[in-house]
Amino acid sequence: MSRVLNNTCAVAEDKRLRVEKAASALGYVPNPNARSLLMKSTGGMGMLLPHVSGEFFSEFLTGADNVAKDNDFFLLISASHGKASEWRSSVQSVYRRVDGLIVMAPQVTPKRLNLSQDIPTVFVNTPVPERDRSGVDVIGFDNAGGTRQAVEYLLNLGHRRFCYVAGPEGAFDAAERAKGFREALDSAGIRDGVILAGGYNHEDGALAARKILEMDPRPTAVLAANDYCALGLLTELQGAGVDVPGEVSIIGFDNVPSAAFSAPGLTTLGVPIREIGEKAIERLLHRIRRPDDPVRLSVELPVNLVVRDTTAPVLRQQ
Amino acid sequence: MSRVLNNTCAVAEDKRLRVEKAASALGYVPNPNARSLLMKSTGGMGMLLPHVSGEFFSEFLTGADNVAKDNDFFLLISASHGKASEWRSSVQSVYRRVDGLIVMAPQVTPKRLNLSQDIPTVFVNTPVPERDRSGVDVIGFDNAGGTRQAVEYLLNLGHRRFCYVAGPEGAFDAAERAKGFREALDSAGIRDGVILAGGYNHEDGALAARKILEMDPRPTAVLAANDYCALGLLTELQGAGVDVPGEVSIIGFDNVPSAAFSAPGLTTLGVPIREIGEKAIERLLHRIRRPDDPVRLSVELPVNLVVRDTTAPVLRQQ
DNA sequence: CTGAAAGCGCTTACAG
DNA sequence: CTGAAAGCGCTTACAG
Repeated sequence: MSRVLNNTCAVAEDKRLRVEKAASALGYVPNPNARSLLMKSTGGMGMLLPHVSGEFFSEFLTGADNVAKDNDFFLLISASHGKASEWRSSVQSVYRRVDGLIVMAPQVTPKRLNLSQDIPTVFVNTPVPERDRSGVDVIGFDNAGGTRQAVEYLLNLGHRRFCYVAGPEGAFDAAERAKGFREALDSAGIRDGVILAGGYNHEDGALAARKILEMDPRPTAVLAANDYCALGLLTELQGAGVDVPGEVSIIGFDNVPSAAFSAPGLTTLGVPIREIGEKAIERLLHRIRRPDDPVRLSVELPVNLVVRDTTAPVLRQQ
Repeated sequence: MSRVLNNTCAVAEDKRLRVEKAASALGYVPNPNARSLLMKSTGGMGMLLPHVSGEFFSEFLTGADNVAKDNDFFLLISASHGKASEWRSSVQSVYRRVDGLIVMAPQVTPKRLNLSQDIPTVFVNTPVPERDRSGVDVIGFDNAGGTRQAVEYLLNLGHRRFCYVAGPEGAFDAAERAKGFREALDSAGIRDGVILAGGYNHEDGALAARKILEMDPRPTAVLAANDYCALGLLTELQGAGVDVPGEVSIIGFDNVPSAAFSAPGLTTLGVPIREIGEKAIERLLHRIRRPDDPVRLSVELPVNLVVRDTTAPVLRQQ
């Protein structure tokens, strides 16, 4: 019976038919647990994410799910919420249930990253320390370079008074983006760039906007740690009667779908989120299928400025 | 060894310690497949969704993941993309891997809904035919009533020329929302309400906006099938120089997080998405833990109008 | 309190 | 081409 259902070796035609008929009549589906126990493979991949809210993750998941489904893999998703304690239990809970792991953990400190080496793992947007890279694939994108690019663009538009609304504390990607901001200003010889506490949600941007409204002189260019933050900022500023981009230019980060549909459209740094989801799964698939391929991936994807309508030249500089 | 790790019966203290020490030294984690094979339970729940993109799903997943994690259940997620063919394979692929199923399938035709009755299932926002309801929990929300409410609100503001931008073809929730629109206009004796083809994404709203711009006379009130559609509509209309809400009022559906941060803020129908995710998992948990409880849930959650700034009274009626 | 055995549902050599 | 057996890693009665 196993032989006909799995098409694993020659079976007499009449028996094959009888088995097939019986199977479909009973609605027989092989128990995947029994199968994995024997075959040492589960047909699943685990995704360990800091959380699952917002368009960044839904895009990432969409890309991942598409490729996984095409290859008949299921996705086991676990949000660690960034806490190191939950992190460990998340890893453990998926351990033998999947054939490989996608890990996105921007908030986990490198030394805590003690995964068992015996399961293929691809890290996405995670700070993987050099000594842990040997057995592992790493996909990142150029966080610092992105912000640097945005600052340079604004400098060319004549901006000189900059403000940066930072991402959440402890997230490595947020830190890199802030670093890019500082570096770019430094090279331009600008010493009074302001960095404000922020976060990755609309509310964080709105809060920062209040502070910006009180600043005197006000910055003419504001960069935000991500798009949601930029969008919250934009709305709050507009609500206070500020003209964007007339008085203030704004640039976000990620190029989330909503960014194209704000009014005005948000200028932002484009990260190919969905493609990253696809690539991560494709890579993991390869690792699972060819466990002895010694090659490891370590890429940093470029980030590209997407110019829309929240940015404009500074005409008169006070 | 099994006895000490599972704390299943009394064991001599010295042996217990020796086992525990060895287990942690080796980093031993029991194989969940072997365990489920025997125990007939997996510690997982499956989520069958039409897709995973956008804030509606990310909110739903966030609610679900929170409760699942708190109860040490893992989530197996599968997006069927609405196609009936993929639907069947999705159901089958999770079949024995999880202890219960959350199913959201607004696009699946009722007759196709042939789930095996032997796994606890809670349906969310899915048209479950009466005869299939016996073994199953159903959580819905008042799609038609929501739109009706919105139309009545606009009528009170003096609007008489209405337009509805519909959701995707074949989705029952979209159909219900459109029905609410028609019903409300009928009761008000308004016969010239326009229904435009649309969808659940920004782009669909933007496309519909083009058509609205060509209409003469133009509607003063536009309802959209969901928030993304409304937001796309809003932006496109604004881009064409239309004053919202000065010339046109807009109402969305869902009250997705972004809706509060458009400019102007989107008036919409509030669906407690995250709470629905939590409730669905809680209910499934109950079903899994008490398999012989004969009670079945069948609720329709209310939808509440959230008034923000895309709606205003009609001052002069042509 | 604790060995040894049976069995969960499958697949895969092993003999015919 | 096809039975019958072994074994994947666990848990749980069953005897002591």
